[in-house]
Amino acid sequence: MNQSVSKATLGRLPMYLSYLKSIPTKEVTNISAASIAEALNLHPVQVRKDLALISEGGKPKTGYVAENLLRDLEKFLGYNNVNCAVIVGVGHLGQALMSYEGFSQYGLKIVATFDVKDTLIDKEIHGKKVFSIDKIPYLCPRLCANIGIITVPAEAAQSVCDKLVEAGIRAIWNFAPVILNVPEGILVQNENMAASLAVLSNHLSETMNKS
Amino acid sequence: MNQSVSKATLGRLPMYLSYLKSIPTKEVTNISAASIAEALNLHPVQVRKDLALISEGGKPKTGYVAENLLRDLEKFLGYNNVNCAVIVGVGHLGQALMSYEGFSQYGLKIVATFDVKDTLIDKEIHGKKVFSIDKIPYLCPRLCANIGIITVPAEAAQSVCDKLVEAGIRAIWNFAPVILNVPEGILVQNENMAASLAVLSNHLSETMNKS
DNA sequence: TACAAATCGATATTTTTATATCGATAAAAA
DNA sequence: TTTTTATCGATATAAAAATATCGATTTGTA
Repeated sequence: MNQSVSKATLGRLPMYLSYLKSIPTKEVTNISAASIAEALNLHPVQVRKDLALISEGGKPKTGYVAENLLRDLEKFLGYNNVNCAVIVGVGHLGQALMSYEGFSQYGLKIVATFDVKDTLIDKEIHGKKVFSIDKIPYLCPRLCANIGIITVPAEAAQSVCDKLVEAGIRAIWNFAPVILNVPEGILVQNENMAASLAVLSNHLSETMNKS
Repeated sequence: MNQSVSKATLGRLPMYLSYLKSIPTKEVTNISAASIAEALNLHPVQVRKDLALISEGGKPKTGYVAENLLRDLEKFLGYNNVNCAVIVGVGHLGQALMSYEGFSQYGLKIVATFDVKDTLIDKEIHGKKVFSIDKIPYLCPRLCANIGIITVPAEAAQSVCDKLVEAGIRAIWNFAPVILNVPEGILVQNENMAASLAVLSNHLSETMNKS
């Protein structure tokens, strides 16, 4: 178990977790891949394959022990451990993320924010102080930050990324619409809102033409 | 051109657009797939294949005409047309999205927000009034909303989705960690923050163990 | 105890996506 | 005019992901 779980799978694991949390484990002690698949609109085989990667495995006829599965998922996803993150780019999106308090439930803690704009630096926004980008090398190691959230414009993203990596950041959550270049061992997770909107917008214009 | 562009491609198109916008079209009139690929850390062949789907095509030796490419991308992505959207679920995430003013650049306009909580209904948050979820069937058609943004907890997502679809919504941007069931012709775009965090968190715990 | 039903896990197949190869062509240089 | 070079587009291959198939195993029941 636990060796090179694909990103696609990794994306479904939180769904399983959230689903298991939503059912009363007291009543439902056992649960089958088929019923999970049914509830989440997935393919049963896919569910089995995903779960096989992170859990002890189920038994024929009875399925999985819900409680164990829940424990395995939580352990694997590591929502219990706290990870410290910094946000670089205090624009609209950055501020939106700063104000979002739901991160804590996934074990994410925003410990500092950075920007280049003089009008922002040293101000406090959503209870978090904004530092100059020049302070990244100093502050990131000191605050033990290991996740960098990039919300700067596309053209600035790569240079910010380089700074973060140099400051010891090991995982990057990138909201800028570029593919970042990073050394081996650093993970980049792209959260491309523009891409999502493109998909939506494209669908609308396509169906518009049809009707 | 323009027939069944894959989601993966659709995700890269905004990158091309953002890149083209970032270079001075006055100076650079022609641009090659190779140089775009270089700038965005993509594969040249991939860029050519993507662009072939939405553009007139380039010429050997010279590449693509930057201006035309930009026009084709904008036209295809439809950022010029305004699409009206509603947000359902005025929790932390919903409020964060409500306060995000960057959507307008993609032609997205939030025209209403909904929630079930009495303490929120009829209040004004970030300049937008919150309505009762019961008003979805009435307000969505009236406001010509065709995109629904779902930011409710996982267990409520499907029922909200059904309501939206019934109210004429044709595309759904889903932030809840569930796969939604929709009739033929309705698009669901999943924006799973939990999934992204899972990827980050998993990477950190994996590299942690190694070192 | 024997049999039927449910469900898993392993292997195989299909589909989708990404990458490689190569001939064709347009522009520039000889 | 011929040759060289950059670049595209088409076709082919490889890799990744999703889905199907099927034998094996456990539990409950006759």
